[in-house]
Amino acid sequence: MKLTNKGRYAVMAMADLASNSNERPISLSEISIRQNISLAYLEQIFIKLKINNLVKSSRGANGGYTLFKPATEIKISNIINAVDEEVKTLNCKKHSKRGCNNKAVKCITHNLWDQLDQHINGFFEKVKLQDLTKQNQK
Amino acid sequence: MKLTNKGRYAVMAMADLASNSNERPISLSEISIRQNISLAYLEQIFIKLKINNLVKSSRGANGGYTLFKPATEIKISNIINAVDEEVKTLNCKKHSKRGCNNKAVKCITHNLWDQLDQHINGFFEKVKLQDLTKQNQK
DNA sequence: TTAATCCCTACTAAAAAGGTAGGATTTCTC
DNA sequence: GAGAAATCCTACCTTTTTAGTAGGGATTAA
Repeated sequence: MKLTNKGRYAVMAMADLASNSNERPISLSEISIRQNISLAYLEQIFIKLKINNLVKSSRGANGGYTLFKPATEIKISNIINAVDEEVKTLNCKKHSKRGCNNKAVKCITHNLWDQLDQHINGFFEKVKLQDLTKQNQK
Repeated sequence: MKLTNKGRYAVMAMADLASNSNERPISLSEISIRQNISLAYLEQIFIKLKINNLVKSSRGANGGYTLFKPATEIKISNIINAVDEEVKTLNCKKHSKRGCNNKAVKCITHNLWDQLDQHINGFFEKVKLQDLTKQNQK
């Protein structure tokens, strides 16, 4: 499973966007300061968020990003998937020539890891971006 | 969260041990061949399994490893925890000077990641080593 | 026209993952 | 007692991934 700071930065930035936007675009430099994430790194993250239709951008002065959909309709899994590509647990074929070549014993854990993967994805499917902004207010 | 091949190797090796042991110790070279994991790497993994009281060793010729407890009493989480030390999701303090310094907005994702962590641990708590050997027989 | 902003590409440093190498020690078997 | 089979132990190494940095170009509001 791939859950890195990049994924969390993306969630943080999206939560920031959801909390601070009133229709006006929010610039990355704002988010950079509030969340303390390097601007250049945020840019890379937002390119992916944009490609995946989670935010839309407006260029030029006073430009920035806004949510593409309401925060109630954005799942955390959408965000993680957008920036951390592979939200799969380790896959025998991909990560190792060894260990999984269709013999029963070797694939025992394959099944287990697949189940875990579904578990984690299920978790992030249930949580919406909106849920994070609510917590923010307590 | 830390779920690597090392953790899976450990689970595979333990499943192998549970499936093939009849009281006699199983040598790592056997497991190495059956599971196609390098012997030297297995040695490192088994040192940790031993420290955590999941296996016991007997040295010398005809030596090897046996389960310390019945396979019904060993949780997968025990195994993962033994070899992959930190079964925690990314922790602000550890992995980044940035991003989490007690401001509400920044810690939103902290809570989320902690919840996920509990979720994953809960998953691995439910599965016993014995469950994996049963699947093996189908 | 200028400054703020997104957009794009390439590079890089540090950490982690996934090992390898080489030897020391213990113990069974002959 | 010698030799082989095994665990034990420590150090090193290679590759991949992560988490950035650098430097500029394009766009647009004021």
